[in-house]
Amino acid sequence: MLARTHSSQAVMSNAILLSPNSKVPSLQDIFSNQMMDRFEAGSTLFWEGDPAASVFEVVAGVFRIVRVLSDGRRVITGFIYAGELLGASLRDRYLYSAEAVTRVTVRRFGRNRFQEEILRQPELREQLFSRLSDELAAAQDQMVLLSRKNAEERVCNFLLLMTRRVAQACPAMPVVELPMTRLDMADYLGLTIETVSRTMTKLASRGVIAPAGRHSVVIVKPVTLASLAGESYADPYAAPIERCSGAA
Amino acid sequence: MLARTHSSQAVMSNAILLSPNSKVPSLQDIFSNQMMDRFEAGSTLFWEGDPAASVFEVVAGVFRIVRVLSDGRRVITGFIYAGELLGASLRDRYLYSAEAVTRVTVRRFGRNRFQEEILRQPELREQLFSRLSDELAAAQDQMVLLSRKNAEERVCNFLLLMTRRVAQACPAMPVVELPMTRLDMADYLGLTIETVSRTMTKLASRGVIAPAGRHSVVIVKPVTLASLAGESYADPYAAPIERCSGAA
DNA sequence: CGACATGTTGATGCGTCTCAAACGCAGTGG
DNA sequence: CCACTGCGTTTGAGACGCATCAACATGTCG
Repeated sequence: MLARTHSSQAVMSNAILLSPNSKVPSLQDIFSNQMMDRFEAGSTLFWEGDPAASVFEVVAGVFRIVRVLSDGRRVITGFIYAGELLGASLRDRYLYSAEAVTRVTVRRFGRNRFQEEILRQPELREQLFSRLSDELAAAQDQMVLLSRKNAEERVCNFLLLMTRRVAQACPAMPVVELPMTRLDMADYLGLTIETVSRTMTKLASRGVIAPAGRHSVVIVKPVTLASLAGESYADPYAAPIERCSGAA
Repeated sequence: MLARTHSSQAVMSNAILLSPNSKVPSLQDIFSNQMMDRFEAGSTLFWEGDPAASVFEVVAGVFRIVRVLSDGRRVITGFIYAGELLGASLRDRYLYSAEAVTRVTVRRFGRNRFQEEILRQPELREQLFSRLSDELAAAQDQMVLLSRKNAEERVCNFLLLMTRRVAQACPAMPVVELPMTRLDMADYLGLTIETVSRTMTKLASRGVIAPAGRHSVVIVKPVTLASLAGESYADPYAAPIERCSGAA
């Protein structure tokens, strides 16, 4: 669950992540010679409690990070997109299951070799550390959301997060892909599918968003959406999506 | 918010933390020459959004990690006990406020010097990384709690956590100190003070716990408490408090 | 002793969950 | 090409858990 965030809940900077002009070694580089594995949507990469044998780089597709209570209640603690890492927290066992939301492609790296590589290269260490910090920041934001925000704020927050994440050149009215089902969204937001559905419908009827097919939404009023998300004091430091100039 | 956990939500191992037989340099060691600062209960060590100038080691007392939404809703994302670090995530600004729950003593270390020290000493890096991972695991457990657990499960979970944390030689009927107020507990558990109070009363009337003064509780039935906490699948790996043999 | 903070207990309301049914889209086979 | 089927989603009615508001008890400190 290595979601890179900007200040608090936010976007992954591809510039840093992929380091296109790589003089500096990047975390991705150590995966570049590894074999690609493909999985169908719905398949499980690893299970909560499994010995943590590998670290994965997500090359394409989206994963969900799942935890389940003994009576079946399900919690999704995050979504992992292409360019991010899975299982990099380097504990003996995975703390969660990783399930493919879409068809996915990953590169696998042995845990020990990954750890050695990290030990050897200071720049990689730096990046890994930075990602852990980002992930921790995201986790704290999520705690705030789950602790004190109502259904509408949660859904708006989620839509904003997804908008920033795909970061598609930020037009005034971005179209956001939502590859996951309503159930996934519900389990991520601590709600039920019905509540998520009702909230989305209400937002649409108010003209804040507009449905665009099963798995995407047009953000009609990004500013309204942001104010409805009930950001915390610290969040104004994060770049709002509507502020990004030029770069269409 | 560097809470060390055992497997998932759990205890800080003093053996690792304080490294009493220190051949290996410990994170604490780099603070050992620093001046001690003392603060009264209720005072704020640093504010959410402040430039992250320092890293702190808590020598004595307890802090709460606080985030506030723009309309005043308050969330506590963690409690920091003696032996743990504050502000070590090494971002430009603090992501949360740190407030003293009790009278506290801390050692301060300049952020840059701390970072240099971390860069220079592999063992410290290892420890810091391990703590970050533990903190992340704790954050995920908390997300599960806030997302899907009811009031009773939350309170029981909290009491268990506190029991493991103080780790007082685990008698059959441990006495747990709760230095924080009901409001703190409520803001940590995503509840109101009234609900926390009612839940505690109900647990007491059922003989699971017994009040022992304002700020401490006797855990009368640890096993019952654990089952009421609604642990997740992974948690059985964590040592339950009643299993610890000998060591009285 | 009074003033204030903290905690408990009670009555009521609201937001979300639960249960249930209908809808819509995608894929399939006739 | 279209009915058929299955799954995800939407929509509705009612129930329930926790929040809210309020009163009171207790502890603490001047």
